[in-house]
Amino acid sequence: MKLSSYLIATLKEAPSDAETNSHQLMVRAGMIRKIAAGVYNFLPTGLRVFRKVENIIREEMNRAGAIEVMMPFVTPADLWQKSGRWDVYGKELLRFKDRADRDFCLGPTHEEVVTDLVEREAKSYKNLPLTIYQIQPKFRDEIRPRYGVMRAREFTMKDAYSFDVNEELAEKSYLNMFNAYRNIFDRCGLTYKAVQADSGNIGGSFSHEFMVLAETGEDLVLSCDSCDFAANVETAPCNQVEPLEQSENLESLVEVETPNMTSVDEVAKFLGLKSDRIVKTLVLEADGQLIAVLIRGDHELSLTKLKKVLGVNFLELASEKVLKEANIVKGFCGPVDLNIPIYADYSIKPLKGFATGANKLNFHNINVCWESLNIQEIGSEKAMFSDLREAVDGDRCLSSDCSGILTSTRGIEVGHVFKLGTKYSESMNATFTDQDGKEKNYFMGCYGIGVGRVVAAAVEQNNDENGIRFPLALAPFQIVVISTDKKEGEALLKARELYDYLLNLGYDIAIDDRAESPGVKFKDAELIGIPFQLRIGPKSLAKGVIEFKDRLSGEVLELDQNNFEAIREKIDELL
RNA sequence: CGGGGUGUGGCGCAGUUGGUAGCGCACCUGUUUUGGGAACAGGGGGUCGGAGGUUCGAGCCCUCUCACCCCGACCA
Repeated sequence: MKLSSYLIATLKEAPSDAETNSHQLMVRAGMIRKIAAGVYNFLPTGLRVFRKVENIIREEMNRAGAIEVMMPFVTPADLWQKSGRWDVYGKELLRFKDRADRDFCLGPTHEEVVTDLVEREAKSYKNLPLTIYQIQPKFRDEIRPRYGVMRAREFTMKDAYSFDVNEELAEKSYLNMFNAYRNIFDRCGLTYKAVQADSGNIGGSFSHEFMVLAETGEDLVLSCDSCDFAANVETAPCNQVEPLEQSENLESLVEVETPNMTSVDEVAKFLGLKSDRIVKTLVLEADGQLIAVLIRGDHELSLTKLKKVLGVNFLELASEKVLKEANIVKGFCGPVDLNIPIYADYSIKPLKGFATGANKLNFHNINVCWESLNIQEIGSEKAMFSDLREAVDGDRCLSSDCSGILTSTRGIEVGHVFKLGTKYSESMNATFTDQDGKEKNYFMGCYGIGVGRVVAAAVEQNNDENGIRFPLALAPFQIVVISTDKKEGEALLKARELYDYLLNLGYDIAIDDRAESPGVKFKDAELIGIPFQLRIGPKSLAKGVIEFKDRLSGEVLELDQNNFEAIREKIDELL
């Protein structure tokens, strides 16, 4: 590629809306440009990197036996109504009507479409197992898109779906994809971790997330210091009941005036208690019903866990309006005499007397005991308490025979694998005929990778003060030949000669033959993240050399300008 | 959706008590430069997000609207 006729859209300054390193660098390097909130153009260099990731994914998918298809971006409502998700999927699903007033949506994921596809085409057990994938745009109308293409509304995803005759074989397919994912992220040169996760909106029983470790990650991962357990905070189990040091002489419940103190910290300070002796009462709306949850003051509620425990689809904190209607005093809510179902986290159990809101403006109760509260039973068991909080640093690892301690790290979720079971094949009534002549539901799995997010994660993980340090496999070009003489002269001729030589041998190479000064070319090459520079100018010509600069090591070598063969060998050594 | 903020040339910004819009970078032309984002000279590009209003006069004041950004269970 001749950069003189290419589009190198580098910027000295980053736009003010770019927050993270990767977002700023991708914009400055001329890889992406925003055209609406969460919607981006990929410019030439950005697209080259994007394609490299895509190709690695495609190669590994094919190698694992998955078959590529392409499903539509626009999908009809009836498929979603069939699975029941038309009503369950919230505002993230962008819906619209066509000219004949028929309902459609932009596909945020493709379980419905693929289940329908396979159901029509693979009616026999002889067609299974089958893993189908596509690399295709998705649209999710996120509440808050951010960090450039890291969390965009329109984004490209590789999504694969496996179909098996039974659970055992479905697990085999799952493992197969899991291993393919390892190969993919290894080849992309990422430092990552596969962690246990929640299967979220997609449903199912078992799943892993692939997390790229980075400080700017939006997820929190807890990993054990002595075994290989790692999980997303949302799901990391923490159902141990830790005894607390506490005096046994219980005093009776007292109301205390706490003027304008609505936060745990304020109340704790005022009452002279530690925040783990305060219990906060969170009021939520769960499928239209109000419920309360008791969480220790120093803990956070995991909506994911609560959702699972309650078995509801819709769960969110009750709005002020709803609270007012229910006569609940915001900021001073408590479990005593509260007339809605109450659930409690395990950590409340050992508390002998604690402080809570008094359901009365500017008052809290102290010396509250859970024994006197009407805590809900869950399911058929009398499980008064359940695991509802997020795990924190220092929690004990709950893997069997492990006494390790959990520590947290931030991560960027670049891939997610789920075992779906028969959730969709049942709801959509998708069946195949088995060997015994009976109709059965497919056992499914689904597997996603955010392509743009992998690119952003790679930038986030590989950069320095000069710009992006792309791993060889992802760099937009692996080599750039730079003529440091902006005029048409001997240096440019030599540069072209070397460029042609390497290009003809099939190297991924560009020549910077723009009429720019040397500094500009060096800066651009480094910002964009090209690993190897071959520099030719009047100075080096006079010395009879070509300079070779390695972006990653910073090493500069002088190579014989007439021995292209040796230059090539040097490159091969490093590639 | 709630709260906050910002919209001025491609990007980053300034713009006084309301008086007819400016700077840096980028871009174009020329000359001089020529190894780490060159210098000088000249030049082009703006209905100041949009609509309405107040005023002799609005980038600035008022109303509405749109877009973008930030924060948001943890206060229950």
